[in-house]
Amino acid sequence: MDEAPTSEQEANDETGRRRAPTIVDVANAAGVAIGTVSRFINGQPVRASNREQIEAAINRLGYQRNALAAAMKRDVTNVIGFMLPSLSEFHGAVLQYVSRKMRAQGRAVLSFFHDVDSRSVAEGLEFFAAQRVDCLVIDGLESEAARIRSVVERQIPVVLYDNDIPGVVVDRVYSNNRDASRRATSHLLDIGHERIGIVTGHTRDYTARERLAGYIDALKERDIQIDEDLIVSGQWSEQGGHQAMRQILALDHPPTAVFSCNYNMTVGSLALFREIGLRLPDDLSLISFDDVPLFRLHETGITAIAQPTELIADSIVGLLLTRLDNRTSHAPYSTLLLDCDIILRGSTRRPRIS
Amino acid sequence: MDEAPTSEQEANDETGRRRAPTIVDVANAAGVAIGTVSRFINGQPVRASNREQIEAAINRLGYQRNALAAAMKRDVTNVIGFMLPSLSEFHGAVLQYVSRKMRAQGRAVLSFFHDVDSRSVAEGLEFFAAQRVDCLVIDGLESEAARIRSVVERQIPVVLYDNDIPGVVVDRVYSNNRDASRRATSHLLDIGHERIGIVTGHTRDYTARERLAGYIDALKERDIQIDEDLIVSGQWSEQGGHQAMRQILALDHPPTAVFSCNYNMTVGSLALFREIGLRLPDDLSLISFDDVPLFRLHETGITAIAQPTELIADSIVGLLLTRLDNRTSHAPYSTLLLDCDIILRGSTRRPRIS
DNA sequence: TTGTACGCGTTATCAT
DNA sequence: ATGATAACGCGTACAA
Repeated sequence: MDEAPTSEQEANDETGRRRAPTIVDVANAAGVAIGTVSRFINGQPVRASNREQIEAAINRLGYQRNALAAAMKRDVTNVIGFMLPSLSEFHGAVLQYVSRKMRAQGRAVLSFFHDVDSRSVAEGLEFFAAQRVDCLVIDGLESEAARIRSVVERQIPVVLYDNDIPGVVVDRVYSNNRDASRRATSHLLDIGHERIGIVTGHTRDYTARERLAGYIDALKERDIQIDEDLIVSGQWSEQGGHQAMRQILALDHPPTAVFSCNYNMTVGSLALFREIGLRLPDDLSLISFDDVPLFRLHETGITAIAQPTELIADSIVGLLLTRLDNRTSHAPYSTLLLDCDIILRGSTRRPRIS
Repeated sequence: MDEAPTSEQEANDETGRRRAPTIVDVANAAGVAIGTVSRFINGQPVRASNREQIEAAINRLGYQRNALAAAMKRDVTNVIGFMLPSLSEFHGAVLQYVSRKMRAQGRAVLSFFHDVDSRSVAEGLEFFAAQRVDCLVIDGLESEAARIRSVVERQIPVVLYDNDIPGVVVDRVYSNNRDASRRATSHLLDIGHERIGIVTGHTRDYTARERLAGYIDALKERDIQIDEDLIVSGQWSEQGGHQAMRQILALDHPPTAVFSCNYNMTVGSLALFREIGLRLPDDLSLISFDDVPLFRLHETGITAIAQPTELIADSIVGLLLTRLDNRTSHAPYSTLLLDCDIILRGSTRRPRIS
């Protein structure tokens, strides 16, 4: 069964590294034209006898398609760029879902972690441009609107998620941060709380402003005066949340309940509670944005707002595929607002002294 | 300052999509040769006057380098493939670190989530081959040794991490699972426990076997008989951990301490404890592999083994860069075993009845 | 240092 | 259905 090495043997370059076989090699080995091999590879009909020859040659040579060459020719890479700040529970879930769903479509996801600064976002966009990604998913900085706009001008479909970038004409997928926050705050009001604090994120971020707006909505619905002392920024971070919560608890007239606007800040608050011996929900009611296993397994359980990560991913993929399969269409852009679930657990209870 | 549209204007194809400017366009606009532009882009010296012309032309045309064409020419994509099962806290951290460090080197990471089955691993390797990734990072299945070997034969550097695949000649980076598990178990013995249970992972996985081996090492060091009843698999999963722990607690002569071999299974156990009202550490001591915020903030705190994720990423990157910068060298392959920290918290205490 | 021309592997076009 | 051939954008000898 030994095949005598002929002209079709693998060539070695000067470094001793084997040159990968190409469709030309396959065509020669199979005794057919290059075009026939190309068409076989791309699933177009080929005469049965030729197909056998080609399949045999591919196996014998160990041929593997070069996606780069195909992409260059077709002007389509089947790669989508995904820019995000870090792999939190939320972003990780969305990235993974999007990645899996795209794979099922024969597409791949190239991810880029930006450092939440202008330079690294620019670097990421430049990188994606060089890689000729077909489209982009971005959780970006508002300050980068101009850069995103120049991407859009190049006819590259873009979907924004999580954080908004005003002034760019693209598709958007968000959790309904404002409504979820309103409902969460209303829950606290429903069970009898009247002074409610909030630990917010960076006000530069859309999500932070929306969550704060929802909190204010709920208070206004009941004609409750907004007390600025009860609104403290924790800068999205664990340490910031720790400090913000400390500041809120140190008020002359502290609240009986607090809404913490993300997971990290809640972790900071919980650490503080341990330090000072504050007990949930006896001493304070707490509700947090983002649901994680920690909250379910916490001794009392933390009431939390769960973002619909899989639905977000589905929506992102759906919007992108529509644009990609229909490049010429200028269908109107849409902004999807997806509802969150509020998971009631033990950290929210009616206040002791009402 | 208006530039009259000349031959250098952007061409539109039939779909109305602009063709991206190339170095040829830049060369024409700048009045220099193609080669000069290419050399400028790649940071080689160019006459000052030419450089100005080229920079101006690049800005005017909005030229962006085509990494695909360059990759095809150079046979180097500067993309590394990263194959992993899912985005757990551990894998997410490693992926993010590797990604950032590679970016600093001008390289990118293309990730692929396999479904822990043979078909999807094969699909991933095929995909990476088509994308011509320069090298591969894999947390793989042992069953896929043959496939990995054929990648190695193509001279593509591979680094294995987390889970071993015996019989392939590549670099490896692991936490010292066995020693960490031995030390964790020894800690329980030190504080007076004599009957210690273990909830293990899938025995098909290297990490599961190593962690079990460390547990056995510790018992043997003290001449304690291994009791098979105390060894139960939780299949790595939350539900499996729940069941395994239930089974262990239902023994006629249950242990006073349990070592849970990963995060998910520990979560399952904690859920069970809540259901049945078992209290840590009064009723049972618990130690877990993988340290996460949950364990720090748990009411009693969970003693845990922390894998050195950043060091793992550093090691992976270091090994890959060595191979990539030195393709011809056949330096011996290394297996790095990195020590874990054991973080003592409230879930481990000496047994009540000793 | 600069300009020219060829090749990388693939797809698409056009005749056959 | 197939075969021949021209691109795609870039890097790099080679000659100037």
